[in-house]
Amino acid sequence: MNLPKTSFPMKANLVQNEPASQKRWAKAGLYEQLRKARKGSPKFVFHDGPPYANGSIHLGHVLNKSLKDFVVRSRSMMGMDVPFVPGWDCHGLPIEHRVVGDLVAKGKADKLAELPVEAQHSAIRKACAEYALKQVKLQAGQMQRLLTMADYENPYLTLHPSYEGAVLEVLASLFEQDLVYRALKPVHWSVANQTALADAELEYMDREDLSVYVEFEAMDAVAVYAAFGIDEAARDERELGATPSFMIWTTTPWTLPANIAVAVHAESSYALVRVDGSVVVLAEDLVKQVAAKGKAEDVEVLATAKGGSLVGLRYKHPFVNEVPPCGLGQAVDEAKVWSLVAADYVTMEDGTGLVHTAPGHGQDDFQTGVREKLPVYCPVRGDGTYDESTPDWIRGKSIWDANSEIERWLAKSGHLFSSERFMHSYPHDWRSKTPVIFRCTEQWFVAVNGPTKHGGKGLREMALAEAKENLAFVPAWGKSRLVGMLESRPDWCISRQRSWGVPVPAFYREDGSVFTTAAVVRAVAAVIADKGTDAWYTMSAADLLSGYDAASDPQLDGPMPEPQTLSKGWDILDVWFESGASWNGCMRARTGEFPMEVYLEGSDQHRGWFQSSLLCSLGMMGTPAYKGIVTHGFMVDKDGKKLSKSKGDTVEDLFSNYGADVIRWWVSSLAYDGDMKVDEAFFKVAGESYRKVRNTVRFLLSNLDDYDHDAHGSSPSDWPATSIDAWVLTRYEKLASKVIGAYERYAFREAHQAMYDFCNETLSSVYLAAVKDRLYCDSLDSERRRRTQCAMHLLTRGLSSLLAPLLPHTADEAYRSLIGAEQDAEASVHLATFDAGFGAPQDDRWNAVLKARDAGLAAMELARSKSDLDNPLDTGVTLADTDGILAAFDSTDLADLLGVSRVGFGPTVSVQDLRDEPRCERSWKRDSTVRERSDGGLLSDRDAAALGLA
RNA sequence: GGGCCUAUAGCUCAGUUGGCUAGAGCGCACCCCUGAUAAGGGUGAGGUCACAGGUUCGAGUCCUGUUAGGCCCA
Repeated sequence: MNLPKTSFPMKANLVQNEPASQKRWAKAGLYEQLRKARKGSPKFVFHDGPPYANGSIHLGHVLNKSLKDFVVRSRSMMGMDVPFVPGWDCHGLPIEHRVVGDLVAKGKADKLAELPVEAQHSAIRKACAEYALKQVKLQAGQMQRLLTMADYENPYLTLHPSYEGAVLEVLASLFEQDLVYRALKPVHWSVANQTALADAELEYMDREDLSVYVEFEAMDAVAVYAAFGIDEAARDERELGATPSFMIWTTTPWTLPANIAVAVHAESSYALVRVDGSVVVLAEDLVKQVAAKGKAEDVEVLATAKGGSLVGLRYKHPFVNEVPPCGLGQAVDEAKVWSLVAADYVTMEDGTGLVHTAPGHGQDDFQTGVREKLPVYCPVRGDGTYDESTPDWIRGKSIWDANSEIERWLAKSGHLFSSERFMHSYPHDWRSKTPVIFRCTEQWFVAVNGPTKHGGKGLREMALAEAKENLAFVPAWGKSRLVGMLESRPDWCISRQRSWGVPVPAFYREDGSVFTTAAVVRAVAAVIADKGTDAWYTMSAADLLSGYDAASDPQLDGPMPEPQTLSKGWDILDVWFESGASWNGCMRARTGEFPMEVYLEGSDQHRGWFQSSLLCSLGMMGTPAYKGIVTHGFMVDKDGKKLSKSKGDTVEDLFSNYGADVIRWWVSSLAYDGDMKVDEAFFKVAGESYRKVRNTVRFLLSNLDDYDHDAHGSSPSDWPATSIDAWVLTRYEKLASKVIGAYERYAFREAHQAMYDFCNETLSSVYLAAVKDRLYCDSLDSERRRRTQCAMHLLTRGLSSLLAPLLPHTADEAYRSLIGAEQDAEASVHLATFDAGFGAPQDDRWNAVLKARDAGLAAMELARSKSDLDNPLDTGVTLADTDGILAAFDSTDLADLLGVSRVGFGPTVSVQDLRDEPRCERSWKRDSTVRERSDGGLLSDRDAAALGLA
């Protein structure tokens, strides 16, 4: 008897064994070896989107990095050269926020504030860099534990000087095309720290504030009455002599000096109301509520009208007479100042339905201002005091003191309808715990409509054309998503007022004007590419500009300022601009590759990296950085709800409970377009399914213990097409083409499914069950047995290569066991390519055989239910072979396929009880040749021969 | 509120351009094997395809709306 034997264990023990594989690959330099081996092969240029270097990796990273690794490994095994450089996004607010938080906690913040500004930036930056590098190390370790293959020795980091220089190259190119401009934008502003704040730096706390109902007197009474359908005759009749007012409500009276317009909702109904003698306009639904606030006694609704018909009506500002100065670089329509405009965000929840609009002091207000060409007026200075343009009674005063001052003024002048103190949740600066304000500041923007050097087209136009016509999207809906976002996106605000990032290389003259051109940016970029962005904070303007030649700068407007008179700006670039230049900072810089084949990221990146990369590359190169994008959805919990951060296992737990291969096996089973549910139970299921595949491979290996492919192998092309071994290899060929095709389409789930089904059905249930008898009972060297072993050897080799992209450890373990290379550190399936097939002849009549097998099994099931005939080896089956096809096949193969002792052919299917016949003690088959042999055993001829008995 | 997407057996998913008695695996139930054995094999029960309309000879598949959920905006 030749029973199975193998050192490939049933229990995978991935938690111990995977790190060993990892070490072995590292020691053998697998990544470098693969580069060498694939040198000169067609390249597949795949580019890693840099994850943010903060904290332990989570399931989203596991998904993303696994999918990327499937791509890298599968393309590589198709024979392509797939260099893959992992990257990290190292700059930005979350790190700075975290680091500064630590400084505050350690009581170092006050000390820091005493330093000169350069030194403050440098101190924070130093701490940020240390922190970021630590995070990169942590995440890289976890990603490697996930068994992803990449150039971890040489990752790209956005804080590398060469990378930073490359980012500025892109910026310079945009400057060159006059696509970069400065304009106002409202931001959260901390008066205490005199700095802009990001959302993450806000803390909402309760605060008592003053809210006021204010009447803005209409400029043209007749027009207002007309808008409500009241003509002059009707006015006389109803004794409406008063000039109507527009009633607004605000919780920030200090922004009233900056009032530019009043917004109404075009579709809502507004009422003209007589309130204690005066006539006011407010939302119909809010009349009662507002009247109650003012303790009005006599309230009468005179008429109603849609908000849309009020648009354009003008009013007098209660205390500002001259049209305020307009915002930087923005066109102004003076006719619209102090008039009613329409806006969607106006609600009938509270207030009056007429919204005080100060474009310099609110996000919505700003949008409205830009749309309506209103002045973006911000009379508040960085220290929270009013500037010179305001009325003298508040000029120079703090906005917080101004609230009551303004209330008094309004009351005195008869504009105040009502006022009250109230509590509300209000954003505060997380560091100083003081309330923040909205304030317009100057920011850098990239114009998405301005003409580029690429045929004069705008970035948006170019991006849309590429997305619509040239880019490949997997899944297809990525196109409409990207297109939708490109169509509606505003100009790109690329500046931030922070320390941790790449500075915008802008200098300022003594009069405050900006001195920056493409050549200036390039000169600074050269310094930074060499010394890093720290140089911006440590070097003088003159030194930074040492490589700048004013004489050859076509963009220089006027004389070159003396470098000593220039000061540096402290704006840094949006991190999305940095990562959006990774095609330049990583790929072009290293390998000259451009454009990339594909980017693969979560669907949130349609707004993020996909878009920033597209705009940056189109701007500089005129070509998209990638030919296509693959998108995946997000993890949700088992009920389909958003995954909470605190819930569930950490990735470290998953590694130590299941191992990377099981996790990857699970990832490969996911329909990754759309949301993916995660639950502890799913990893258990994946583990079960993994074990099934593993056991199949183990069984293959365990029957190859005495097989030496060089000595015993044969060429499948010589095998009879009717042999079961030829059949199984043709099935493998179908599998391979399906799996490789799926890999090409990034359809990993299909590949997973196909391989799982192949192991289960084709191998475990049909083929391997059938060939057991010959493997165990034929003589060791019988031609039939060796041929089956050859098929099994090829199947193991082929299957381990097909599995390798998904299960790098297990596939390599199997492959190395197969070729007997357990001691050879360099042998690896990952250096191999996929086996598409082995040239076995195909015979279409196998379909009939498999149908006959099903019919036979069904007949046996039926027979079993009607008798005690339980063991298939106690039965013989007569198969219906009406067209004589089955007779062409080996009857032993047919019997083994059914697991019975004998088959015959007849007009219909039937089952015979063979328990009267003698049973071979060795093979347990009922056979007419069984008789007592020389050693006293009951054996069939075949088994006797195998034992050398007569 | 807007854009894009998802909704098929208890669970994970297939279902090309509308034509099926709606499929597969897991799980479950029953049975076999005991020479892949903390394995292997066979059989079976599970669905008004989220809901409501509409187009059509015919709709899981197309259209409209609703509900629930996700990503990104506002």
